[in-house]
Amino acid sequence: MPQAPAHRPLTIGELSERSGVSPSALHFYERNGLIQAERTAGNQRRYRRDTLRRIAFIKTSQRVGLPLKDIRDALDSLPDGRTPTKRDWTRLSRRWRQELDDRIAALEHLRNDLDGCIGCGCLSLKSCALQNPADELGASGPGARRWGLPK
Amino acid sequence: MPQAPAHRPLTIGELSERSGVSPSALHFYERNGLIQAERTAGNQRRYRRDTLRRIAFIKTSQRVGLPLKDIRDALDSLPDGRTPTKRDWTRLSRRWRQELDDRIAALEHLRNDLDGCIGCGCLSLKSCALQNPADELGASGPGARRWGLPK
DNA sequence: GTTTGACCTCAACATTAGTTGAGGTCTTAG
DNA sequence: CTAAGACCTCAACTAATGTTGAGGTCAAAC
Repeated sequence: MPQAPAHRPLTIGELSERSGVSPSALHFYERNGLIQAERTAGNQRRYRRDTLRRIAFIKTSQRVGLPLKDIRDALDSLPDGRTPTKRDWTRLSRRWRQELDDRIAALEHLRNDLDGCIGCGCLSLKSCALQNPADELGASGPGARRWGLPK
Repeated sequence: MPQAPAHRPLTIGELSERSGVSPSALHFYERNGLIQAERTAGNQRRYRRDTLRRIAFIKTSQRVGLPLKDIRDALDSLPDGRTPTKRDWTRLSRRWRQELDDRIAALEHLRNDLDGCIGCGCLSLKSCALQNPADELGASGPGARRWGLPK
């Protein structure tokens, strides 16, 4: 395998190796509008190098806990030049940062409740704080839960 | 609907209303060995009242972020008397507490990285801390991710 | 110029956590 | 006793995030 001459577009195999994202996942991202590729005459994908940054953004956002749908929306919200620039990244990361703060706060709250409950053994649906967060009835539609956390 | 006379076993509708878990989810939990029910002569479910505690335990564990599989294992690990007692709850909740701590720590770490990156706009797969947690290659099998977090 | 490894598409499957609906039965208030 | 409402089972579907495989094509090294 020859080293890519720095400015040649990347094949899917190269992109996969450099990003740590499997080819099938790259296909998947493309189907879902998260990344794009040019095609060779023979219909093979060729990725611009900034796709690596785009994927970096996607992966980081996933680590923050966001679903691909939200990540795509964020990417789509970019002025029009696609792949996040420094400026975009700053703006978006502040949003992610807020998400993170919220998640951490929720977990800490849960931890406090848990501490209050350890040893008491109550676990009463009526009175236990752990049991009564804010979710009156567990009605929130089908599908896998986002984080297993209360909104 | 008559008030349940305090010691009569619960119908699925009653259990659902009191626990905030839908009947279909209760069926689902039963299929997956998380709860059980007696049956009437006419094959309808009747739940012992301590099933409420059991469900409380399940819901709380889910809020901590555990998959049902783990929750079932925990319940199965109970001496033999099923539904968690005060003692069991203390023991298990310490475990959950550890999970929570780990999760919070992971998120805080991510937040630090994020803070370090805001404004830098690097997002380089090679050098950015955010991009290189510990997951060499993203090989961790199929299915929905647990928390979207690095282990 | 051929062959081998990388790539293509499309469909089906995996996993978690349930929901929805069809078709039929119980229970209980009146 | 009967009708309404609660309950039963079973199969199929949802949603997110991909993976796997079959069947066929490209590209590049020799």
